[in-house]
Amino acid sequence: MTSEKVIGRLSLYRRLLKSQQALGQSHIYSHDLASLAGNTAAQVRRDLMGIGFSGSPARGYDIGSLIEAICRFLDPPVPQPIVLVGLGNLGRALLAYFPRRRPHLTIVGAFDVDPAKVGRVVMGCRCYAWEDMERIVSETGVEVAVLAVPASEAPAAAIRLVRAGVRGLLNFAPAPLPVPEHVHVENIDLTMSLEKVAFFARRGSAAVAG
Amino acid sequence: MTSEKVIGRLSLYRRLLKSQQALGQSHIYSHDLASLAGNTAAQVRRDLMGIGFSGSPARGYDIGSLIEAICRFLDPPVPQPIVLVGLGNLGRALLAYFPRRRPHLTIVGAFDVDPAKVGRVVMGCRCYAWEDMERIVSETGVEVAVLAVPASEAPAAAIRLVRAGVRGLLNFAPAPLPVPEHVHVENIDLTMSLEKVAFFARRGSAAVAG
DNA sequence: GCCTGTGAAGCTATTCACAGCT
DNA sequence: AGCTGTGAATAGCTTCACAGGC
Repeated sequence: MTSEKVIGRLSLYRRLLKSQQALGQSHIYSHDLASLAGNTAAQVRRDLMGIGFSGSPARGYDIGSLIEAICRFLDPPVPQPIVLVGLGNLGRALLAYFPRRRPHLTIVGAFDVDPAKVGRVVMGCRCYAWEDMERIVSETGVEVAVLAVPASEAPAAAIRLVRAGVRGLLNFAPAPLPVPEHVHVENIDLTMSLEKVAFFARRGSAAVAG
Repeated sequence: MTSEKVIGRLSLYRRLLKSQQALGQSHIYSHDLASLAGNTAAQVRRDLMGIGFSGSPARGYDIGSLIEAICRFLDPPVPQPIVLVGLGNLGRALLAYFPRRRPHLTIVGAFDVDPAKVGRVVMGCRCYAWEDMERIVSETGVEVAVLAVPASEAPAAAIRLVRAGVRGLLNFAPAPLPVPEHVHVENIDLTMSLEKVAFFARRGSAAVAG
């Protein structure tokens, strides 16, 4: 209970709920949330059971308090600072993608090997020197890093980040990261995803992935 | 057998094998490939069994012929054209990320709503007019599209692409795509991934995701 | 009636463990 | 000895199906 997949879906539910809330809805049935999320009513109910949230058979789930419950469950009690490692095309796109000031997760800085980028502010985010990574990460207590460097640099960068106290990595490099057991790595392998789509496009059946 | 996950791992194995091959290795044991891929020897053996590939107890698997076998299995018999929809920050980063001329999957064009981009060549890729999407996609027989548009535009774009013959979508927009059963959608939800990492960074245990 | 909450069943994916080979 | 190939066992996830409530 409360596995990797459930966390992903809770995050998804929260976003869908917020958009329904913005549309003026106040309650929602498991069935409707499921169809927004692309899964089944039974799964929605089970996921919500997992975080101990209850709805009413009459009105379904109260959207406002469900969002609150998911936030209590998912969000850190105190805002969590994040760093971005690698300010290439992908790094810059990620900075543009993630809202600057989000409630609980904020990208507080970036690092790049290119000295020309150091000291500059890219997409509203300051770039620090490559060598200062350990110092800044450990001093500011950063525990999550986004790795958007070339595959060749990724393992070394990961090791340095972990030594500085990082416990979670969102890794865009197609390279295995040599990290200890207690560090959570989420790999986003774009080449693999594209190859998967291309493969299944030539077959029947649909599917969804997180 | 030959599920979603297996395809992802085969794609990963192939890349790892190529890099081992480049290092001069000619054979590899399931155990070693597993440790590169971050999974277990039994799983590697089972995956390879799935594509009917055999190794020898003495030398393990022959890297060259294993790569070939995976290619035969994963790659389309004829090169597959792909289009990119959305030339914002993320779209441009993706163009930079995917090798221009890759053997079997080639991004043959892009589309964007912004008329200023139409006709220009961005990152070596020509941008076509938004309205011409259906025509060009169906005329060139494109079956796979990468969706890198804002969430608000994604569903409509997906519908148009599917009508033009697309059967596989790599979707970066955090929105559910209303596509028929036979279309394969692979969602890459960056916000969800980041929230997952942040969540697990505060717990023990590691994990890997495709 | 149609909803939620949930034990139980069903499925899928992974791992075990061992026969067979070299 | 250490490997592969694989049936059998296990673990994990999803769905079924129904009791209980409005």
